Amino acid sequence: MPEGHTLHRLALDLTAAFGGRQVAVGSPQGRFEESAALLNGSVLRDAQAWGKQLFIEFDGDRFVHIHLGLIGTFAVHTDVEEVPAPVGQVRLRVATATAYADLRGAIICDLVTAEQRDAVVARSGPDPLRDDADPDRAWARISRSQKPIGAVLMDQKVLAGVGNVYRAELLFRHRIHPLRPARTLRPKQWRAMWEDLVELMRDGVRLNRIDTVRPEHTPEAMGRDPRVDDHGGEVYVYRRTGQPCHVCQRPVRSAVLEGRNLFWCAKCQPVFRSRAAT
DNA sequence: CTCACATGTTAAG
DNA sequence: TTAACCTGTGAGC
Repeated sequence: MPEGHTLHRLALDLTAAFGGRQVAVGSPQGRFEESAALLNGSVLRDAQAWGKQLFIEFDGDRFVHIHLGLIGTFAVHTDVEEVPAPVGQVRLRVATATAYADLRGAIICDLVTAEQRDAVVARSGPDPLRDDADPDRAWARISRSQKPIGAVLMDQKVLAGVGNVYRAELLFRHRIHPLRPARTLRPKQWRAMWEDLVELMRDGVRLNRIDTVRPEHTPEAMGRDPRVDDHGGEVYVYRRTGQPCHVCQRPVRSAVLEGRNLFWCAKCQPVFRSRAAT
């Protein structure tokens, strides 16, 4: 489930399990073997996330840069009696006597310098999960973009950490059609969206899942079957094509934009018309 | 069981 | 535009 909240949660879990400790580092699968050998037995300082990028810092200003991509997983196991033999394609394993973490299927796993880490961070837009993030930096791009807001929200150079689920849900919560030109948004709208994202994504880190349905629209509040959709009723439109909108009951629509699926409600998220045209 | 598809991104063609 | 990453889930047989 790799949107920004997943990486921030991983950073916290990795730091809690291994921070300040000497760790064994290996690459059972082999593709990270040389770097793993250099790190093996070093002290792991901590782990940090910027958007969907994860960096694990080791002694000597050395960082492992990880990006999970679409199918990557990084499973942290703590308080184990014994560290088990790795199963399957484990690209990276970090372990102590009582904890281990296995990385599989990641698109990036590289040993990098502080400068290389900084360069990746510099390329990223503001991350709603970082306290020092500046939403005005994102607004500068959004307010000048000719592209649909649905495309701009997914651009990691504009905004770091938002993926397809947060995109779909944020636009629904703010009643904005995903194909509306980004530059037609008003500053106040963007401010509200940013504040909402900060809250939603913090919840995402805490719960390790994405929950976006407001209390007034929960199955209980709306008097509908709580098991209507396979996400347990926690999202409004993501992957709910054809199912009734939780607010207006009209079927959820979907389309492909820049190779990714869009989901929206045609009634709750009307197509934008400029004032000049009306 | 096999198959398609997915919360993502880069590099090759 | 396509392949790669090669996991994990759910649908269908």
